[in-house]
Amino acid sequence: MLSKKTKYGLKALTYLASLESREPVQIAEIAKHENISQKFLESILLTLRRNGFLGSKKGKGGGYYLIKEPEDILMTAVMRVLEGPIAMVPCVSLNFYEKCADCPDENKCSVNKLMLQVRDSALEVYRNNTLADLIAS
Amino acid sequence: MLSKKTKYGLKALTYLASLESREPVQIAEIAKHENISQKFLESILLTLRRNGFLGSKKGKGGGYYLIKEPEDILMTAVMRVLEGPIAMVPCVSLNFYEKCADCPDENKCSVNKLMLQVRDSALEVYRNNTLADLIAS
DNA sequence: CAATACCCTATCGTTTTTATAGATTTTAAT
DNA sequence: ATTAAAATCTATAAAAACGATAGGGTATTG
Repeated sequence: MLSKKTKYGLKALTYLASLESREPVQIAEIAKHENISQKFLESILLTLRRNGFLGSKKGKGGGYYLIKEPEDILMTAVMRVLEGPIAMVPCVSLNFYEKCADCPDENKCSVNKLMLQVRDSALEVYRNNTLADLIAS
Repeated sequence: MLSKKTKYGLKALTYLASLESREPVQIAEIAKHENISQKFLESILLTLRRNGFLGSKKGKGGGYYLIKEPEDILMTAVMRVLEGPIAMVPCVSLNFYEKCADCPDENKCSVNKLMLQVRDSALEVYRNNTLADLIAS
């Protein structure tokens, strides 16, 4: 299951990207427009800022804004930051690899063999989608 | 993340398929060979039996055995029974569809658009793999 | 009778989600 | 320059859902 954190983060990014201006947008406005709990969204936007997707401006007239062009924001990066590893099992993860404790030989493991294919197919999707692609109706 | 239920279920099925005979195999033997907690495996084998993948024989000399040929066991079916929906979001699920409460229009939803592609790519992998494919070294 | 599968329930731990409270920074207005 | 409002940031933790495990009883077969 996709976590709500990821779902809300994607929606927030999409909303910001859909606006013509790159002026700061208040959290309250994003939360209201996308039907998200404001406080929860607050922490999500923070991690997106910390990971270089968003900039923020404090004080009156402040808010969050995209720091890169939607065309340059790859879903692989967004998903890894919000959802974590793309692989369903650590033993097939590129960025978060871990050996299975129970498995004596990965090359002979049926789970490994299947999940490797699933990872590759998911990666191809994420690599072929930028934030801009998700907006185009 | 792949649940351990699914992981163990797949390993158990693989082990049974790898044996030449289709005689009943005791839970204890499967658990030991695959490093799985016997009690946990018990409940997993039960759901595999209830869903038509395994047969069981009670009493002395009893155990579980494959009810179909490995070539006829599709990963789509196995994954749906063990892991649940293949889609990461209910609004793109074929077998477990549910409308999002917060989303006014699915066709304009960026999450929907992305997860639809992910679902299709995963489905293609599962449709192209039978239990027999996972055994072939 | 003994071995084994089946079934029901309770518990523990982790993750996810939401909620609360307050501190800090920045801006705009006076 | 000062003040007050607006907004971000930080920290904590309660609530809920889920995963994994364990215990013990019942039924069936050889």
